[in-house]
Amino acid sequence: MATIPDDEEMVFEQPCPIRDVLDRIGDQWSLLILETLAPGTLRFNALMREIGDISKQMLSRTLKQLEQDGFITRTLYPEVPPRVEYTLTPLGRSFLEPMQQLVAWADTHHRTIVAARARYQALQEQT
Amino acid sequence: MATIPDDEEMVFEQPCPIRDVLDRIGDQWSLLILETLAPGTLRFNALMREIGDISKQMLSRTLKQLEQDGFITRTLYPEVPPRVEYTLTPLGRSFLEPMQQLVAWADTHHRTIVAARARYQALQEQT
DNA sequence: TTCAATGGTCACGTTGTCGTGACCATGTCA
DNA sequence: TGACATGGTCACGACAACGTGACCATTGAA
Repeated sequence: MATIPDDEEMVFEQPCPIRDVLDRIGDQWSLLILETLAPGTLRFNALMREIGDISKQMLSRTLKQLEQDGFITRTLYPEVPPRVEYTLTPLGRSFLEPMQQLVAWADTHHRTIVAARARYQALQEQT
Repeated sequence: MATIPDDEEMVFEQPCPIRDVLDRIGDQWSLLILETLAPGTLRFNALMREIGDISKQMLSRTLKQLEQDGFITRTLYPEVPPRVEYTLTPLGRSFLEPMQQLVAWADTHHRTIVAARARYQALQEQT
């Protein structure tokens, strides 16, 4: 405990839990990674292969964030070459439940949205 | 089996409905606007007052996107000064149902996430 | 000796998101 | 005449997200 932090800055907390959550899983890869891990534990390169078009950089960054927020655990086995396993925590697993509802909604209504966009665009071009 | 669709081309269209949906409502304001409209129709400036810290620019942009995707309707009354009303469509209303589940999850587990972040940060600083 | 495999990190540049402030048209009120 | 209210648009800049490619340490195999 070397220094005392400036607690005055802490006054500004998180005004909205859902915003905090959306900021994390609203990005490009988080949800995809969580769903890829749903069937079971995977190693780093296995995740890369499963997802296919993600770069090392983004996978590494996103996994770190998910671990930080407690959605997954990272286990390093100090073998050679190293083995690292990523697993959903109970928190991550519980998150996927409401999320699946949203995924189902998206599957059901996606056509409607695409149609709405087409109709809107057609109207704009009528100028 | 009259026509076989071009499955190869379909791959590049919408790879994932949920991604398409998250790209829209994962932004800063969309969800907040939808929830603000949930109790009923509001005018542009009324929305600004309700939300409080949104700029004209962002409100205008986000409303346009939501209208484009069919979540809300925009009705212009050519009076003076002009009156514009924004209302949730059935699609927008149906979207809020699974979304409320996610909001509830966020409310319930937000503390856990914040705690996980604090624990992670504490471990990092132990270096 | 050099290569491959694992699981990353770092520097860099590009793109996208977001906010600020200026500006616009119109008719009414003072 | 000028200000005000409504519902915007536009140009600009700051900042974050994202992707690319280079690099790193280790050890066993060729």
